[in-house]
Amino acid sequence: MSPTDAALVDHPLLEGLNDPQRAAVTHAGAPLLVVAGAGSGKTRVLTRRIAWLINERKAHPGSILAITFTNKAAAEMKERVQELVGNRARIMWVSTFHSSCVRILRKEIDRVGFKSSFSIYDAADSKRLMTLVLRDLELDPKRYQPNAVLNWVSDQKNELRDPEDVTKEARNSFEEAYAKAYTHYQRRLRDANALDFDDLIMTTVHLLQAFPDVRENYRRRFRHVLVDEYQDTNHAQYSLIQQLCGQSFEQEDAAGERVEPSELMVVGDADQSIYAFRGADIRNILDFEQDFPDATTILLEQNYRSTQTILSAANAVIGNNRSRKPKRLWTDAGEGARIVGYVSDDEHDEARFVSQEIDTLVDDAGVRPADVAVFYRTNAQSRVFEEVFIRTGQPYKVVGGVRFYERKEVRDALAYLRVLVNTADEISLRRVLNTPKRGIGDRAEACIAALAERDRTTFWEALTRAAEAPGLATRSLKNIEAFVAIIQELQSMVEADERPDVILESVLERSGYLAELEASDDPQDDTRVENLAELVAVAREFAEDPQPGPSADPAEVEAGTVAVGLGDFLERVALVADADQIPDSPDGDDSGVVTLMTLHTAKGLEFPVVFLTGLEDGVFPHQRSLGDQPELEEERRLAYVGLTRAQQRLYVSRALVRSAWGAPSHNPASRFLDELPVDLVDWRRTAAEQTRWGRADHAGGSTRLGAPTEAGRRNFSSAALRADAAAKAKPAREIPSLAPGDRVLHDSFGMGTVVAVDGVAEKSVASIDFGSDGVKRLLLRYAPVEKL
DNA sequence: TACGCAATCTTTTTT
DNA sequence: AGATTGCGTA
Repeated sequence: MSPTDAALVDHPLLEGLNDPQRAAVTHAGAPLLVVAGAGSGKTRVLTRRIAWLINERKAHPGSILAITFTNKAAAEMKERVQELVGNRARIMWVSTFHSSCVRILRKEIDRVGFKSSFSIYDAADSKRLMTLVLRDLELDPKRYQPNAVLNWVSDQKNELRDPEDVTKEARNSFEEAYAKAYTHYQRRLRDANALDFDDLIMTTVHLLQAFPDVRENYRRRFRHVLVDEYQDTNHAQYSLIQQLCGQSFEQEDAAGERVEPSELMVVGDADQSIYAFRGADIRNILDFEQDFPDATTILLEQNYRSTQTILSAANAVIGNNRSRKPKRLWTDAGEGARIVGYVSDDEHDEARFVSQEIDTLVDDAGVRPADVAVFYRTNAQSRVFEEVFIRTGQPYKVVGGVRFYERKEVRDALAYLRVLVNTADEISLRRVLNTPKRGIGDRAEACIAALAERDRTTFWEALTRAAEAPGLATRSLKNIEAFVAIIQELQSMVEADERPDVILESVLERSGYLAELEASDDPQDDTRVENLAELVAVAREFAEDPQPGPSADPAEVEAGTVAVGLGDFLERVALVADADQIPDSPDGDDSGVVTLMTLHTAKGLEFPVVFLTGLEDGVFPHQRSLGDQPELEEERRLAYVGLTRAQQRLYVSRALVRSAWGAPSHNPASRFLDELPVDLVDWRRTAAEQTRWGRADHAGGSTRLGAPTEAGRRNFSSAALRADAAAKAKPAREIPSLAPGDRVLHDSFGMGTVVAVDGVAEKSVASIDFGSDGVKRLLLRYAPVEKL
């Protein structure tokens, strides 16, 4: 089927597509890789292709599996396909990897010894569990920190290595300890009838591998598999796709019959791979043609999003990555405005600039606040922007960060609900046992844990038989019995299939949680009450408007009997992503809201106006990447993602001084700024024009670089500026090699002692204690320090 | 058992 | 700087 075929040119599903896009939509047969540059219309290609499969190739909608990165993207794709082919598209599976796996697991997981009501543990639950495990194993908490072990465990799971594999391969006592922790962690997850995020994928793959009949069932069902953001898949996800499609596997079904491989299309852009840190393997996309020998590749290089100026900037930056296939985006949209650059005194000044610029754009350029996004490298950087926006009354929305579902009170409430569905969930159970305070202390908890251990039962079982626990105080026993009674009473509501919102309200009421908050005079607790009210509202909306969830059973959707039980609600809540909360309908109520988010969250989005902030070496690229080429390249891809989000206007900014960990640090310009072609950037303010400040008012006291007052903005001479000048005057200035304990002399801070040194060569950063001036983090390349 | 203070760590990025 | 955790005391 040639894309230039005259009969096809007029086909409505191909209308407005360029040649490669058409080829991708109509391609049939061999596995297809679509290399889709930023803004090249890949979502359009995906939706049109699905519609094409259904309308033209008569594929049954139920035979289509499309994997996206977020639930929001999934919902949008589904909606768009529905617009094209009508309601029967409803029964397609369009969801994230995690949601798809949950959907499969809820049906099949009993085969591997879990109950279908399993809990899904998020990062915080996992951390708590791992802390318990490490304590049980009596591992030195200094050397074995829960997060470090968990990261390692996550890596193993992403590589599909189970505890046995890892134990066998352990080469030293360190790895043995990790393997042991992994083993125990998995055992306790199983005891709790719980899976963590990575388990969702790994367990599904193992299940498909171990049970051919299950595998064949899904393989026969999904005749078309489409994967978006393929560059961000990890090994486990890669295996899942292979299991589901039967591609590149010489496998036979249970009856010895060959099942035709499903049609596979993956869409991705290696330049936008930004998740290597969580196991994404860029080789999945680079080696696609080798993995699938008869694969076809289609390149989409025409960009429909940005101005040529923005694209040229992005191309220039990404061009500095060495391990990369050449690709150049182009557009016929015209040059557009120049990029605006700004060097600020500090992060407050930077935020003020952004805020003022938004005002100007809104007043003079017909821009709506909703057209504007502010990006930063780390979540913590959102704070200053929030402060300024609150002060100026600019409505904003922070996407991600301290998420709603991570608030303590919300987690407490959800923990109650999880216990009701799955009493084996020990982490949740112990969380709520004495929340609110009901006189069940550590002592009592330990007695119950011992009883559970002794009788090899669950913690919950032990609680119900607390009378048998040795050494338990009568008072504690009474309190425990009261707690058990409340839980059982609430459980009967679940059994009676009460609505999630009704159950939640009862939980808050009967547990005394709400009463405790309302009695408190801590003003923070008022917001907590509001957040809980919000959670009840979410539950109510869920119960009343049964939109099929990401893992709802399509058959039920079709029958109009979408499940809205408590378990379904919990699942929906467990799998929401940051990006799912991005304000949609910018034409509606949200039109006045500026969006703030990390660069990672920004992937896949676009905005007419983008502010890329914190462009400083050590911030972006992040400190931890500075000494490492592959990591630095990932940071550069992140920069590329950020730049290519902008449609019309792009701003880049940095701060000369930024406070981190309470101490101010001077950061040099991000190398990514140097990589922007000079003629594309209109510098509104440069380092040379900076306000000068110095040590004049610092005598004796501790230094606070807050927002300088107008008066205070004069007659200072910046240590940073002088350092910069010094670096320029003598670029080959020797970098002092320092070690913790060394005494140094700093031009303005005086004598200090080196506390720590990070990074190598010209990237090395020293933390130096200057006594009353505090501990400073200084980039040795610039800092005027002398070793004594 | 509960509360208050000090020590400690935090900051990559996320499903 | 801010939050969380651990310790000691009431």
